This record gives sequence, structure tokens and C-alpha cells, in this order.
Amino acid sequence: MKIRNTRPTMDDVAEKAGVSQMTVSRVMNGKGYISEEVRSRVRSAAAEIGYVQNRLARGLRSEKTPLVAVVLPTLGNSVFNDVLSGITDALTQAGYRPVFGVTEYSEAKEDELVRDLLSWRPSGIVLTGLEHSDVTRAAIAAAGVRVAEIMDIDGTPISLAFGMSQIAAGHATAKHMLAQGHRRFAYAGSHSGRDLRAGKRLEGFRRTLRDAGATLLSENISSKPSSMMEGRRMTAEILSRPDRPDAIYYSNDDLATGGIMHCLSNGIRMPEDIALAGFNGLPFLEALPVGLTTVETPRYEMGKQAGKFLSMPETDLAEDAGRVVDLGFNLIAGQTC
Amino acid sequence: MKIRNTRPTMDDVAEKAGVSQMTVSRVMNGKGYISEEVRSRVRSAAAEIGYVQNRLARGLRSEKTPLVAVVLPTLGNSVFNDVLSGITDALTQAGYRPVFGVTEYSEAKEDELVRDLLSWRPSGIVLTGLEHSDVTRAAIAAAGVRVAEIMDIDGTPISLAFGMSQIAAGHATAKHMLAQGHRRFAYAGSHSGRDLRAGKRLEGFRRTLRDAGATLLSENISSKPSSMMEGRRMTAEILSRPDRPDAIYYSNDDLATGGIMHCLSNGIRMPEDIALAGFNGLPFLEALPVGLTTVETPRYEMGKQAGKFLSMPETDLAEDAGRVVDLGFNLIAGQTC
DNA sequence: GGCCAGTATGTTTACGTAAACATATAAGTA
DNA sequence: TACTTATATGTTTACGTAAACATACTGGCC
Repeated sequence: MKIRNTRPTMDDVAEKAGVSQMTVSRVMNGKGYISEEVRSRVRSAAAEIGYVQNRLARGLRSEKTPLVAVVLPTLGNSVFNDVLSGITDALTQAGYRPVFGVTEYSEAKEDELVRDLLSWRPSGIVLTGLEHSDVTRAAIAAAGVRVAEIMDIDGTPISLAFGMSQIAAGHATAKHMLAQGHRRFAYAGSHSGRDLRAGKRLEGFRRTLRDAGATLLSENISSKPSSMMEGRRMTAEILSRPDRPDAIYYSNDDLATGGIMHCLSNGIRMPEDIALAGFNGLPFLEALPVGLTTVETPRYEMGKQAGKFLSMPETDLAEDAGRVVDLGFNLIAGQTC
Repeated sequence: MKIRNTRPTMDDVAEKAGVSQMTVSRVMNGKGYISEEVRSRVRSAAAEIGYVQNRLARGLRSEKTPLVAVVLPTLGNSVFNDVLSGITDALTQAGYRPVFGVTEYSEAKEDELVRDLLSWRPSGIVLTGLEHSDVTRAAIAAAGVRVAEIMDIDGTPISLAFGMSQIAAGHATAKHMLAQGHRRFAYAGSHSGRDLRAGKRLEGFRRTLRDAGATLLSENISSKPSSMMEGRRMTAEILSRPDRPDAIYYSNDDLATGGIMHCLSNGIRMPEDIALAGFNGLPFLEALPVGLTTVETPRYEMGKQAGKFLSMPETDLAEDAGRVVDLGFNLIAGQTC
């Protein structure tokens, strides 16, 4: 008996089935003409010796792979869990597979990551946001891969963007809070200001306040990752200042929930003593004792549509280039303002 | 000027730098002897023409890849988000990359997915739980990849398992509830009973009740995905029955939170009228008006350790085979029982 | 001066697959 | 009948890389 220390190849299947390697290839990929008899002989030979195709060889030869690179800023936030879920669902349906990595909101890491992911010769890539370095842009252009940018639409996409206007979300929140009569605001965010989309929301928020003549007393950016506990700490700190705001805008629901916790623990009434607003519309908000005012975002849908776009059969990309798909958002007025 | 429609290869870099392709390969991989002068010439030539290595060719030739296959039941649960986060962190540190897919708690899909992922010739694979079909076991054995099984340790791992005892968690919860004086129980779970780890927790729970002479009135399994709303609906339904329990054990925190919501909305006191317990110890529980009794699990750590194991330099696997790493759990006594 | 070890490079080849091209038989059509 | 066309298979080759195996030049040592 022949000793194999390597995994079976098409040649092994071919020998077993008494055909050529090319015939095996045709059977496996369902291309070209194959008689029923040979097809079944090859199939059973493959099953018998446990043949598993080698995608590396396939990808090398055919110069394309069913891979899609996915670049996310973090997995430490359930937002990106939903996005990744949408991407995975869409890709899986089309027989594609995601390979991914996280940038931790760092441009340098994005550059490195994109370069590394492109070395797998994926057929597409998902990027978060619209801001990317020239290095990344050049690498992507040279690779000739399809690109989907998600989350944000305030800017010019490389190819096609699936998201919502972060600026408009900030604007809508400010407008709502102003309508409730609040005038003195504070902002609380995290990630050392590297979260560009949070920055755009703040920009929209800030501008709307300015236009209304209201005051943004302080912009507080924590260097720690966003969490309820950090939101609680920041809120306590903000409210302890002499220059006390009557409303706080948080960069996301986790921080805002920490704010709610602080207020509940200290008998601070919402919205009478302080108004709060978050962002994302995470499911757990429904279970809180106080309904948080927030902006619900189509997270899963952004991922799903991006995945679908990237796994579509080759279509004319030129007509889509630079276009934006606005999936909108939904301001949910809760009890906190 | 030469027209290239293909991406630059080592040959292109070699030509530009006036060396052989093999020298380029040596520079790129830092193997063998290379003079400083040639090294920098190759480096700048590569940078100038935008060379990006082709991992498909590299993997094909060297018969190994820095890929790790990751098989999870779902991404619709933040539990697996944490796990994936841990895996990704560990792998990234070691220069490995995850390729993943979800099984939706289906064995057939697991078989298919594992086969597909193995076609990328990964150096390792992460599986969820210890129960796998013979097909999957055979495929993995034939592929000769390292295996890490996560979440569960109640059984015999293929190689090494990182998790906690689900049975013990069920037992601990039952013991705690019994100690509070509860005697008439109901169970509420989801995923059509295909979640084997939830089944093990129930098993431990059930057995402990039996040993104590308490009653498990009903086991309710929803076919819908787990969510707070579904937990709320199930709770309403269970409490409306003539045969009313005085305690409900949920398969996870989301369902249990739905139970809390139902009780709060209907003036049902916890734990006087009904005791509740969940599982996972998700962060948002801290913000609920009522502290849920639950079991906190080391989700991130399971992923992290599994990832670390799979990205370790080749060590002797034999000594580890069949071993289990118990990362424990932590019963958190809340206000619901 | 001859020899060895270390350093620095080059040449050939194989990894497993699918594209491109070639061949052959059967069935239909002018 | 000759001539296409559809069907069914085989042969050769290239994808980009790294392993294996050369080759050549240095400097130190007896």
C-alpha cells in the first residue's frame, strides 16, 4: 500500500476513478461536459479517499477567490457584531467567506491590516467609514478589488457606501433636545477621539446647537474603551462641575446607560435635572427602567447590503462608483429628554 | 513602458532590484543570508512598484498558512462576539488570521462549514462545544490541523478544550434557587433545543432538582431565536398556566431579562411571586432595575486561550490531547432569587 | 598555499489547480 | 454523403512562491 503523508489531490481521485485530473476538476466545479457515468464514478472516488479541494491552488490558478476582507474598528462593541452578522449572512448565502481583522480605530493599523488582507487576493473588501489613508487607497486600487464602505455616508466613497448620515444623526438629536427646552449641553465620548463617526455626529450636534444659540459647555473624550461603567464615571464627573449642563449627549448607548445608572443611584431626575441622549438603539435599552432617547441605526442591514454587493456576479462597477446608499436612522424619543 | 494587467510579483521586484526572485523571497521572509545593501535595494524596489505578497502561492508552496478556521453557532448573541473578540486578539498578536462561519446550531451546517474551511488549509480550527459528527471528526483528522474546542468541557475533546462545565453551571443555579426555598420550577430556552450546551445546563439543573425532591413543572423551548421579547412572551405564557411555578430558569440572560420586563410591567414581585435566573452574566444586566441572578462566564478568555493555543509554535500535541482547561464560572446572586 | 566555515547569491523544481487548446465520437442537417 | 454541432474527454501549461540544491566569494587558520 502506498504511503501518503500529503492530503489527496485531484490526481489521486483521477487515478482512482480512471480518468484524467482535468475531468475531476470539471466534475468538482460543474463546468464543461461530463457524462453521468463518469460524474458519479469521480464523485464516489472523491468521497472514498476523502478528497478536499485546495483553495490555495484554485485561487492561485484562477486568480480569484471567494474571500471578502472585512475591516472593522473593534469587536468590543455589539454594533459591529450586528454588522459582521449581516456581512456573514450575505456572504455565506453567495458562497463567499469573510476574513477579517480589527483596527482598534487606528489608521496605521488599518493600513497594515488592509495590506495583509489583500495578500489573500480577496474579491472584495469591506471598510468601515469613508476616511482612509492614501496608502490604503492606493493598495486597494492596485488590487482591483470591489469595495464597500459601511456605517457612514458623509463623504465620497471609493466605490459604494452603505450607511447613514452621522452628521444628520447628531443634528436630529440636537434638534430634539433643543425642542425639549435644553440649552446647556455637554458631550461625552470615548476612543480618544479616533472614532471619526462619533466625531461627525458631534459635529452635526455642535453645529445645530450653535445655530440655535445654545451652549456646548464641554466635550469630554475618554481614552478608555466605551463601557457602561466608564459612562457612569464620566457622568458623575461632568455633573460635579460648577458649570453644570442640563443635557448630555453621549457618543453611544453604553456610555449613556452609565449616565442613567448614575442618575438613578443619586436621585437625579431625568429629564428634569438632566437630559440624556445616546446613539445606536441597542436592544437592551428596552429593559432599562428609563427609556433612553437614542438614534436607532440599521446595523445588520448595512452589513447585509455590503455583503450582497460584494458577492454579486461581476457587474458594471463604473455606474455605481462614488454612490451612496442611505439606509437612514430612527430617532427614538425616550424618557431621558 | 510595459503594460501590466496583473499584480506585481517577486519577479518584477527582482528585475527592478537587479537580483533573482529567490533573493527577493529571502528578503521578504527574513530567511537565509542577505547583504544589507541588497536587502535595502529589494525593499525599496518592492515599495516602489507596490508589491504585495501572494499568500495563495505562498501557502501552496510551503504547505501551511497563517489561517485559523473558526466555527461558531451564531453571531446573533453577544456571547460569541466576546469569544470571537478573544480569538481575534490572540491570533492577530501571533500574525494569524481568522476565517469563520456560523452553523446556526445545525450539525449538517457544521459538517459543510468545516469541510469548506479546511479547503483553505488552515493551520488550526476552533470548534464550539464537544459534540461533532463523525464526518467532521474524520475531516479534521485527515487534515491534520490543530483543534481547540471552546465553551464546554463536559466530555472528551478532540485535542484541547477551553471552557467551563455547563452541567456544573446548571447544578450551581439549581442549588442556589433551592437554597432560597423555591420548589416548583419551569425552564425556558430557545433554539429548538439544538443548543447542546443549554441542554447540558438543563441536565445539571434537572438532576439537582430531582435529588432535592423539587419539581420541574415544564421545559419550554422556543423555536425562535433568543431575544428579550421572546423571553417576555414565554414568561407571560408560563405564568398564565394553572400549574404556576415559583421559579423560572432561563437558558440565557436575554430571555431572563424578558422575564424581568414582564414581571415589572405586571406588578409581579421578584423573588416573592416568582424567582428568575439567567446565564452568561452580560454587562447590560448591571443597568437593569432588578439585579438578575445569573452565572458569569469567561467568554473572552475562552477565545483568547483557544487562539493562543492554536497560534503557538509547533509543540508536542500528544501530551495535550484530550485535555481540558476549565476556566470556571461565577454565580452572581442578584435580586431575582 | 590549500582548506574549511561562514556568507551571499542563483537555478531548478514542485506545490494543486484550471485555462487554453486539442481530440474524438455521436447525432443532426444540408 | 459530407459537414456541422453538441457532447465528452485528454494534454499541456502557467499561476507565484519557497524548498532543495547548487555556486561563488570572503577571511581565517595551520
